[in-house]
Amino acid sequence: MRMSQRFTTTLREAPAGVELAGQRLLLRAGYAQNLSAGILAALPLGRRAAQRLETLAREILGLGEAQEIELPAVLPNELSGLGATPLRDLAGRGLTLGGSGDLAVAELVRAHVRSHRQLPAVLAQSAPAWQDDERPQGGWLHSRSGRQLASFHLLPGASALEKEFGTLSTRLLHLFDRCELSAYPVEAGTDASGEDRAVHWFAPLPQGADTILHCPACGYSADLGAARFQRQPSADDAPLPLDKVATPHSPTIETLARFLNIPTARTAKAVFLVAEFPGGREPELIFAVVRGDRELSETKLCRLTGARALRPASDAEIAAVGAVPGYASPLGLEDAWVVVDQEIPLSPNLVAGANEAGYHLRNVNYGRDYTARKVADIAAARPGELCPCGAELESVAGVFVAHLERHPALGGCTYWDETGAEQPVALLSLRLDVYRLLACMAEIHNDERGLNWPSAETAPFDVHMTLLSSKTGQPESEAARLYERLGAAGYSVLFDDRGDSPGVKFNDADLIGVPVRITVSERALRNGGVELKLRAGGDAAVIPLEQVPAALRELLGK
RNA sequence: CGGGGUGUAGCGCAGUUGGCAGCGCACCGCGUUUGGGACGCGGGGGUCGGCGGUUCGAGUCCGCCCACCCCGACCA
Repeated sequence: MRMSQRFTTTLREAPAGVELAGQRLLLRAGYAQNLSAGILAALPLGRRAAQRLETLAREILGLGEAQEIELPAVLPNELSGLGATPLRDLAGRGLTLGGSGDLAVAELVRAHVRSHRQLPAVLAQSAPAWQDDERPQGGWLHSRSGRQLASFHLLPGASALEKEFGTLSTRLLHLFDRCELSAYPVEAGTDASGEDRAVHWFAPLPQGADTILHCPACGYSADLGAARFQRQPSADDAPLPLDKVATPHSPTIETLARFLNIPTARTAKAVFLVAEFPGGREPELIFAVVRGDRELSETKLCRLTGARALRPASDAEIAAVGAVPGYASPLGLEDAWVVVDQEIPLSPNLVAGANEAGYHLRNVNYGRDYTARKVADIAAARPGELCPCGAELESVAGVFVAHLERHPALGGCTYWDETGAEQPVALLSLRLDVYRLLACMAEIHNDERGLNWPSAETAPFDVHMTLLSSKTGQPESEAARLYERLGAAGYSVLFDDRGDSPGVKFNDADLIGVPVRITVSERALRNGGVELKLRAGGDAAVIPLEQVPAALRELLGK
């Protein structure tokens, strides 16, 4: 591309209100443009960089033979894997933007996969993606708009799934290595069967707005909402008899604990949620109980129950199962789906609601006074909580850049094996947010002069060629010829053929950050060729014109 | 959802007691210049976020709304 024909120019000053250094540079150099909060357009440089990053990712992830598909940008709610969104079609049906695509792929698999001969198969797509966020910030680092490279690995059974999962995990590590980004997998939560099905890849970055919990002792890492942690008995008192007490105006844990003058850890917190399920299953009310000083992890509860989304229950829905909002407890509720945190059975003599306005019960004990349909880990860990290994969990800031999800038996999808038996199809799905990955790299790989991509394959061009204008016209014609030759040899070149002064051109080259630079000038030609220099630093070397392709081959490895 | 801040040319910003809409960069033309953001002369570009109000007169004062940025809290 010739800079004289470029659609955008560089900005001397970044748009106001952009704090992150890398993002400021992306905007100044003309990679991206902010259109609205968290909604960015990719300009030609940014689109190219993302395209090349995606090519690199496909290569390293082994997607060369993948069969391309394209899922529609909007999906009916029951295929998105997400909860309801405000988008509706003209007939009033709920539609969803975004989502993993896994359920939509299941539709394709159900219709087309019959035989073991069709497996394994890999489908892939790269498409604009939407991920809403209450408070997007940091440009592409946490944008709502983006582009997702997704691959769907269809496999004949659970062991093949585990093998593929291992392979893909290793390849992801390689990819992030090549991006010089130290991303690692973190646990994203366990599902109804107690298995970790999803893994998020996390790039630690001080500027990141996502948080994980990390154990410095054993290396355990997990999403904030998914982290497992040790529970300890809050007291080892013997169970005392139930005791109903009047607790007027105490509908929250806070007010209750203050009224009774007890720590919140001696209370049971009742949380009513309505679970929405995929596949047309009727929503159900879930009554979750955690210790009063804890918060419920919706991530854990979702995975435990198989719900795709949870919403707070209305007072009417709570009353329908015989509970009283603010004074609810699991005692005496016959039909409710009660789930209690594993800490509750370890905590004797809690204060819980009496299911009567203005009253609570003291000395409520799990097992003696009530039981739940399930006792499980449903409370959210906080920094400082103890890791299962015993050390303290630390919170780490960063960004989620990729997601892997395992489906050992994709809903309703089966094939006939060699013996004629029906077997479930397994799916491993990968999602990689391309622009977010680019933004992470921009935050890490920059200096006071601009962006500094770690390699040509992650930069928008292989080479940045700067022509310094002359009176003789010789550099001009040599540069044009070299531009043609390099292009014919398969190198992509950003050719600065503008008439601007050298300072402008060098500064723009530093800002854009292509790692390999060629300068064509009268001086260099006098010295026997063109100058070859790396953005990262070091001296310029003069290379004879005819040796430039060979020098590039050595530098770029292609 | 709460608190704070900002909306003026493509970008960054000034605009005094209410009295002709400005500066730097960028852009266009001509000329000079060319190894680290050159210079001269000339030029173009505005619904001052929107709507309403006060006033002879509003970028400026008042009201409502919108957008964006920052901080805080999501919640039982």
